[in-house]
Amino acid sequence: MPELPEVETVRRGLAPAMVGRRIVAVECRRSGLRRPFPEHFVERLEGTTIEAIDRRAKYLLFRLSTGEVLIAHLGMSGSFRVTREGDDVTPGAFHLPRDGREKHDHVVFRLADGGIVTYNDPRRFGVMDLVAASGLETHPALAGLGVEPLGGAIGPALLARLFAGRATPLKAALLDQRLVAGLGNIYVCEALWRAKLDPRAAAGDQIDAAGRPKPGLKALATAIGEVLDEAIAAGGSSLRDHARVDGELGYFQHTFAVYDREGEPCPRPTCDGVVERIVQSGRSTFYCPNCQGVRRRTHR
DNA sequence: CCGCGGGCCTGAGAGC
DNA sequence: TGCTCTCAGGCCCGCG
Repeated sequence: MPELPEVETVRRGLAPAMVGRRIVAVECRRSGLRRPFPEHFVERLEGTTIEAIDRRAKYLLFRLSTGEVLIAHLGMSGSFRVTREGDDVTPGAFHLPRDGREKHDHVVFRLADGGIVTYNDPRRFGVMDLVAASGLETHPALAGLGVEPLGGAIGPALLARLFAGRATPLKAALLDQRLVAGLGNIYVCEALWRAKLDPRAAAGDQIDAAGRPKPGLKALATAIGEVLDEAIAAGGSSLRDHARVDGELGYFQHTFAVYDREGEPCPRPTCDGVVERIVQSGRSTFYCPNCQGVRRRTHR
């Protein structure tokens, strides 16, 4: 489900319910998700207080009073929901199965104030791990991550440095978490459309002979920042699942220009193109072949 | 080092 | 109705 805006939305939803609260009980209904839970997972969590919830790329970082950090990744289909002791959670709420059985609820955290935080993940591509805070930076999941794209951190010069010498297509370069950390399939497609860049163009070709970023990189840097900011403001995108811990839907999906809009007209007023879908490194790319690059010499 | 394809899982939707 | 097929917001691993 989640890219950076959805994870950030989850973080902002969890924080008021969890920060400052003690975990009194953890219920683990299976031995792991994509990988096994760490040794003594439940024991290491019970009795601790959550001091802060941070985010790095698509990872949530729960800082615990024990000095450990709970690292959580939502994979493709993971979600958290926050309820309270005694809540009537009716079927249909939180996208629960019709029979009301929380079929894929894998981990339940019970807090001292009666709050209940439940992790649900049908496909189980998610991850949870515990690590000492001092070892966070070197944790295999986090060690190789690239730059955080929020807060204006991404500029044309930085993109030029990251893309220099790379023959890989722009689409793949932006999906590479070692370069820019947090973008996924949706926001890469949307950012490339906003920047009018061809997803198939080589990343390294956006740099001129003198090593300076071409104009497209300035547009791309701006587009990345804006699309992420707007998506966070909208509570993320809700497609098959929801992004919010209270069961409310994000609504950024209504704003997609190209993602999952194959065959629809390009929303750019000055463009009469039609959105196409192609496959790049095994994943769908949506783009407008009319206004995104596809260098067409007008001199014919 | 780099890029690609496959694998990990379940469920939704399309087509027959 | 039901079957089969494809596809899905991510990441890791092994291969060439």
